[in-house]
Amino acid sequence: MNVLALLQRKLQEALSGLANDPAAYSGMLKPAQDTRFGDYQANCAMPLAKQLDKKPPEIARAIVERLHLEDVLEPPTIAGPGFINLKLRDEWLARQVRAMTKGDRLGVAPVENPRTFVVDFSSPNVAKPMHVGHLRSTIIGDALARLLRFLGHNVVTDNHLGDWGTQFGILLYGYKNFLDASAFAADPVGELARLYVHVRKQMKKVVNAQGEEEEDANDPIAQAARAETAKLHSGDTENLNLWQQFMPHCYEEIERIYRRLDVCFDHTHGESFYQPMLADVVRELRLHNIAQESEGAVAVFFGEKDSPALIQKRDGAFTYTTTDLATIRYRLEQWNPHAILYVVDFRQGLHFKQLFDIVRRWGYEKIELQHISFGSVLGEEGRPISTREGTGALLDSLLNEAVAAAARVYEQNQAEETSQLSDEERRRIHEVVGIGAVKYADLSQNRTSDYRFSLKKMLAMDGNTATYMQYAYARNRSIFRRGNIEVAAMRNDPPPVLLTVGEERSLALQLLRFHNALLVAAAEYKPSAITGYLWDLAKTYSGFFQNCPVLKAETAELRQSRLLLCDLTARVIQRGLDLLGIRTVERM
RNA sequence: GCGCCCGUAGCUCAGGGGAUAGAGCAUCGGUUUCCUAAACCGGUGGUCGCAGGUUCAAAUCCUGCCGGGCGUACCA
Repeated sequence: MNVLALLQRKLQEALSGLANDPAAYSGMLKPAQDTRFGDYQANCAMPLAKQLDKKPPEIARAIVERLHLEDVLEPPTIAGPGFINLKLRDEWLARQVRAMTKGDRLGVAPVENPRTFVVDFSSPNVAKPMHVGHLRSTIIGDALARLLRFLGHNVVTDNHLGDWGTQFGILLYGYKNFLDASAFAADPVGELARLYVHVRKQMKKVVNAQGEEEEDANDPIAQAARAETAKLHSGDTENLNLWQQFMPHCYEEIERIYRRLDVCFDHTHGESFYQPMLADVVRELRLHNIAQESEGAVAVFFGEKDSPALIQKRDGAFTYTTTDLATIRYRLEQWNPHAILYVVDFRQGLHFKQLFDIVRRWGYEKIELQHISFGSVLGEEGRPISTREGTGALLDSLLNEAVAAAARVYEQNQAEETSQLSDEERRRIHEVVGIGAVKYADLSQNRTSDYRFSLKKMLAMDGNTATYMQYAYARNRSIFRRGNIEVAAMRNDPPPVLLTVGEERSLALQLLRFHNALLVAAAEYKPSAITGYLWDLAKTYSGFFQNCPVLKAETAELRQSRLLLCDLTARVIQRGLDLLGIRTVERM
């Protein structure tokens, strides 16, 4: 049940005789900002009164008279300059919450018109170890895919690995010139990482016009690395063999991380997969005069003042624009999606703007292309973390630290509930709590803001964190253990819900908002809408837990009712966290 | 130069036309015969970068300025 949508629909009906464009005003119905005003508020009377040259309270009264929701709402009140304050009837609220227990969708109906989404996320350069910079794309993309799927859409996840670009030229150059063969035999992934960083460091830096350091394109090593890339792309046997030798180790490394993060993909078509299609793309774009030769390269031009996008370099190598174009065509042919979502750092905004522009000119007009951009990862001091240096801030060690921090908190906790657990169970709890903390720290932040990487903040386990939700969940489950409650029976035959005190009512109201929170998160592609909702829910539940005895409730009916509210809360928390890719534990 | 983004409490950030601007952390104080204190309750803390404008109503929209980040032809 989506309460907000119901109220807005009814408001729109009520407005149909009053306003010319009711839809423009029905959106002005929102959850109340202050609970003293009620549960929801409609702010449309003021602008409408202005338009009709009437007094706002008069219009508000007219709206209220036409709003036929007597079974849903208490009589609405009009306050201040013309706010219409709405409060749900307790009986109605109780019935709706009870209805949520049926099935496993928690009142969230699948969308009426399912769409097909391709979600392109994570996409690391596999030539180097995964870095905290890869975290955002990976977990935001995974969360969006989970959410869209739950809402009933068709979702294809595709990890567009960087397995064919310049970074492999660097590896090839490093392998040929600086290889430590015994190190490679012992730890191929580690040696490849070392080579990558080593070669990068050899390259000269120049100071540009803005006085900043940047890489010198004329540096001999940079040129040599580019030449290795070009040879690989043109089918050089030696380079191709080396590449094939490197790849399994690269896969192994990223797979290990994905297993730990509980992230998986339907497809892993890296850049190399599209390599055979690239020459065709360039040929076609030239044929249609979308691309032209320019300064020895092949480029697509935009406005006078805008810089072009290269689809083939002077040395013959293709660029990631070319690969992305081939990828779009492949995805269209393969899955015929309504939309492709690219979960990528905002710094690639221009690339996607150009890419989408080229796709339109190429003739693909219907497909929705979205750059789901997110702020870049900054270091503790606020400067962007360089992914090129390759040192420090490795994803793997971050996860280890998070799990260790969770273990420390756990060991300090003297709770009777957890004192008897086996080592294996404890390790599992540390892992779930630690990884959850890292994921949540990222997901709870507004996607579009820059992300200041703070180990302390990421490992925080109080406040608005996954741990807080997991803890609320674990305490909740403990009630059912201690009471020997059969949840299945209760879910099949839910008892009536009684709202006798404010804490019960607030909890019921918050539970009913789950559906809308998911829709907002999906509409804006913002997982933070889910974390915000869960934080409110868990806080509301904590108030309930504190003040409302469940097993020792005054009457059997009240006990049943509260058990139902508890069970529903646990299920919503668990499902909400699940949509974020975060797990729960039964005790902690 | 041009383009995109950001400036809100000591710190990290929500809110992006609506009532007295919110939260977490930090700080100060209180709560455990009671289903997990990884919890709860309360206090302190704000010229919403600055200046104009639009509006019944601006932190929110528009313009300009100041400060910061990022991008801008052969990295991805």
